[in-house]
Amino acid sequence: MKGNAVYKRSYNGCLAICGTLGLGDEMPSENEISQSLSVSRTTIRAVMAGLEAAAILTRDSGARRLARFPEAADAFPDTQTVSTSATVERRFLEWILQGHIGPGHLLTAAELARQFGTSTTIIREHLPHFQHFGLIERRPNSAWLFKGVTPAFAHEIYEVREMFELRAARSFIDLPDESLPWQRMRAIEAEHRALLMEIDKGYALFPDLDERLHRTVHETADNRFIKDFYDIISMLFHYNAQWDAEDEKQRTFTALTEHLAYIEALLRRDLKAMDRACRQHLKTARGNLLRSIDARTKTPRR
Amino acid sequence: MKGNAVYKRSYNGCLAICGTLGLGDEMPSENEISQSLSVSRTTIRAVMAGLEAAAILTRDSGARRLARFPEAADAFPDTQTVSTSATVERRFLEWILQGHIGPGHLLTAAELARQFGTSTTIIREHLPHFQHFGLIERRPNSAWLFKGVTPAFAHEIYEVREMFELRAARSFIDLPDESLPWQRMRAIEAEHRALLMEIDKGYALFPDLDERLHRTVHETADNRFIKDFYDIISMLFHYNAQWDAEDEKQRTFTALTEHLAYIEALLRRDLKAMDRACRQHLKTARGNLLRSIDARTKTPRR
DNA sequence: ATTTTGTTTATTTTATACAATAGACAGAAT
DNA sequence: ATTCTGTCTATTGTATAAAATAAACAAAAT
Repeated sequence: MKGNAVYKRSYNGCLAICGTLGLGDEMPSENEISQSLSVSRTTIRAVMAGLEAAAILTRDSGARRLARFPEAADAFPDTQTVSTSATVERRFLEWILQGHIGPGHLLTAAELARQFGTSTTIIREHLPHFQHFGLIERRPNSAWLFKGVTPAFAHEIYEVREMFELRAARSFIDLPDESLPWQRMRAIEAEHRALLMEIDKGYALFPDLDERLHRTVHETADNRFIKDFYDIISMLFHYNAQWDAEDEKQRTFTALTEHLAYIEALLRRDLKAMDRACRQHLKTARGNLLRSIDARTKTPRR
Repeated sequence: MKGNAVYKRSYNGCLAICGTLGLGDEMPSENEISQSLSVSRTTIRAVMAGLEAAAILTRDSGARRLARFPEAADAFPDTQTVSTSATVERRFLEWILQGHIGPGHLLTAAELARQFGTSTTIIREHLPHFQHFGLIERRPNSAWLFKGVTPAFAHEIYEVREMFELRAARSFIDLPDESLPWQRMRAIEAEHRALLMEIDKGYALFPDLDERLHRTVHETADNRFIKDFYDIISMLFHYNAQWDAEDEKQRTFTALTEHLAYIEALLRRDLKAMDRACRQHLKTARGNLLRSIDARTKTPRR
């Protein structure tokens, strides 16, 4: 009825803790472990029982001691440590972004449930989320309309993104030099320069850096709707990046350069230059998205 | 397991059709009725059976004829014609806007289900929606955090609203005089003037007019995210208006005047004046929201 | 040939069931 | 006095069930 992904994730987490111990050493208290793994003590107790059953821990008048070092085979595979819900969300978004269906297609919860091997409950929980993404439209008592990842979608999402990012960047400029976002931004600038030096090796690290830069800017707006919208952008780009590997190095180089112009303008508090650099960067990014949408339309189903 | 609000709504709709007939007249075809009520033929057939059972229609070799005129008592009460889901959504939002709980309060799906007399399924379907509204925050495997209808909420929602409305207004100005939104806007202007003439009688009509004005502007942006956001605004204001009756006439008068300045600037394509009028109006509106939030904080639970 | 009705099948909406997880409380241990 | 563990209770996540509704198909009728 309910999966046990939390248990398995915690089990793997406890295995890691075991790895830091010597044979015969005592495990930390249940409270300590549950806090460090952000999980209830109930779950930890269940994990402890599992570890005892696997002869990794032994009971010794209340205390639990390491009986043997865990091996790689003791851990649960990563695929089992995420909830059904999260798995379906990922697979559904990937499926859509890979262009398996076109605009106008009707999605039925029952069919999706069969396709992804879950219950309709899970599907019905996620469809409104994708509606929030602007990807589908609800028809009460009927199927959902897929609106498609079209050029119009790209233009609309970027129109809002530009408004929000410019607004946020303006509030960033108003912050004092010692504020946390400014400190972060200076670190991010350094990382950009470092990455540019080693572009051949490091460009795989760029997506994470990109995310941190834009999120740092967006968060200074201190507006839940702006943050929430960036979550959409972020999710979309995360999955989009995975199947759009073409020219990745070149695109990364361009993005790094544009980012640096943007960051420098921000840190100089040069509003004009910031505005220009930001628009330029978003224009490039939108162009990339449009290009990958176009490519997908021509060769769907990968 | 499933309510039959659609049946009851359709039943009432068919009663209305019966009212247009004379005794002994034949009912329209099932197809015709189902299309005019936007409902499946299956439902219509069930309704027909109900009407026959109520001796309003008689069967006469295939054809259905009016046997007696329906009375008011034949109809289902309106409360039964909306789905459980829609009812809960309304009641939940009203409950929140009336200030029954404060910021920081934890909401559990199980408790809400008991409170509103439904299953947790329905509640779990709506909570993400209110998250989208920026009112609550999810804690996986745990309760939801109510963030409160606070001054911060008002500021954040209005910051975005202003960005979106100004953007949309700019695209409105770019449209040709004969476009549909311009035609609508001229009609809306006339309605404003009419309402100003009879402010004492007609101010109850203002909320609807307000909705149409702003939606006309927003729709010209042709951006699903902007439209979607206006849905939030709209919903919020609809319920907020219901318990904020203080000074309603005075506020309506101010709003009508501000609207007219805004509309005139739009129709003159005067960007500067439009910008000014729009900001002024939204500032007033935000002030009203802040005032009512403040009032609620002082005297919660109505 | 299209429209209408009867019949059958699939899907949506809603409630409920049950394992996993969280959280609370009391006694035991430091 | 705090922290730890054992135990118990409540809630969440997910699947399933059943009625309402939609949709598809076939025979009958215009």
